[in-house]
Amino acid sequence: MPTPQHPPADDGVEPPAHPTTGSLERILPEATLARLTQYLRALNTLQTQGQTRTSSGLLATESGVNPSILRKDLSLLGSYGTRGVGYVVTELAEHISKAMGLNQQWRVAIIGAGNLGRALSGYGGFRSRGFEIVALLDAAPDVIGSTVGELTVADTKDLASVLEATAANIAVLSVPGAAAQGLCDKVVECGVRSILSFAPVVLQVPDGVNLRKVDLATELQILAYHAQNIV
Amino acid sequence: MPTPQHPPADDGVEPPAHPTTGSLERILPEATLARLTQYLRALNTLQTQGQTRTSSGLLATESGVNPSILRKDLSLLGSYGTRGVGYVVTELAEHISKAMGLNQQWRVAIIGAGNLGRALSGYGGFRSRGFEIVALLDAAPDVIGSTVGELTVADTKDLASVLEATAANIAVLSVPGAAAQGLCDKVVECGVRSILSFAPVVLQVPDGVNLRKVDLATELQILAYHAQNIV
DNA sequence: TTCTGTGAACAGCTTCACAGCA
DNA sequence: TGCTGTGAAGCTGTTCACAGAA
Repeated sequence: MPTPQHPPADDGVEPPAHPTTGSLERILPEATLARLTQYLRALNTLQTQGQTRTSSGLLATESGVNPSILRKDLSLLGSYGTRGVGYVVTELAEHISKAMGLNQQWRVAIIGAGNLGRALSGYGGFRSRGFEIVALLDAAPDVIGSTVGELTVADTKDLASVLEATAANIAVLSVPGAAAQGLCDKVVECGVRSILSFAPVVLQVPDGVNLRKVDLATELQILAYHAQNIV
Repeated sequence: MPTPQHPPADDGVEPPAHPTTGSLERILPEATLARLTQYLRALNTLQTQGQTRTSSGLLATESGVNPSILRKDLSLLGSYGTRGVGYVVTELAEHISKAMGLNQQWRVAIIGAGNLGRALSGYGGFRSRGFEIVALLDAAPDVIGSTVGELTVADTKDLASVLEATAANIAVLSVPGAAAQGLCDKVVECGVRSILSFAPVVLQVPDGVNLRKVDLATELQILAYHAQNIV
């Protein structure tokens, strides 16, 4: 699993608040977040299969986790199950979506229209989950102006105006390592505070900016380690 | 089927396991593995800058971690530093590479030649780290036979023979969710025991097969959670 | 009874603080 | 003196086991 590594967003820190009284938001562990997305996916599947109810055991199997941790995760959101019965599929999905901030529309700008950027802009899994790709940018003259799906590739020189015009609130960096920090800084300057980077470099961002990293070479290297060791 | 896979850890000089435990395999924690790849990258950078020595402090900064955990990680591999001085860049890089199984050539087959598959096959970060893309396969007739870089897209119907002919020992699944489990099974049948999947589904693999997952939609969803919570 | 929700035990990872060595 | 290597403390996340509700 990719390791999260943003500096501990240390704010006042409240001990987990009352289940029902909203002391606004409770902080969910990173590991829980990753699993919640799997539960959502599993719930979707169940829903399309016409199932209206499920149990922690079934849902856990579908999600590839154990029932214990699933119940623990869900209990962090509140008590939405019925003892002796289970969970209502649609209801639970709704609660998870809400807790994860997925019932609003997110506007994503993809910076870097190389192979990876184009792949991401065409990925169906995004739109179906509330993420709209609103811009695709690149620095290469021969790419700028070309169309990818329904998008026209814009010039990274116009980054600021594009981000403003599209009201993007998430940026994806799919650019070479050497260009990443500079573009990252610009994006942050423009007020975007959530960044997903595929660049194989360590990026510095100010406090309050959320950065996640996906590192493809790292994934293969970890695989190689296991491959050489297991049996 | 009988396919040559894991090149036996021939390479006689197994670094003697931990002095205390006679156990052959010093198992490195997953979190450590992820960081080791970052150290490697940082060491590469230092090397190209002409630095021959480094310290845990410097290397930690370059890798985006704190010095304490870096020293702890390295101590799991053995003692390769000099107290009061630091580490020799090339030497340390060599030790890490070896511990991670990166000084052998890994042969990667990419299954799914859609946008993502093509992006992966062209990603420079792989080859430079000992991963050679030896095959690219797809099921779509209009894609089969086309060339991507130096590769010709093969038919997934011929998966078994292609994997055997290329002696692939790592498979990357960049196919739609619906096709993933079937292809995964086939790959495992062919003797490949290391799989990196980008498919947004839970895959079942037998014991002894190493599966890693990268889930792009999950990454954005986690980002969305933080975006809605951090003011 | 069944299956959820949760305190408590447990395991694993990170940080601290300092001993050990060049 | 400076920096590594490492026990020990602290923290976070997972599993267990069972109480509690339908």
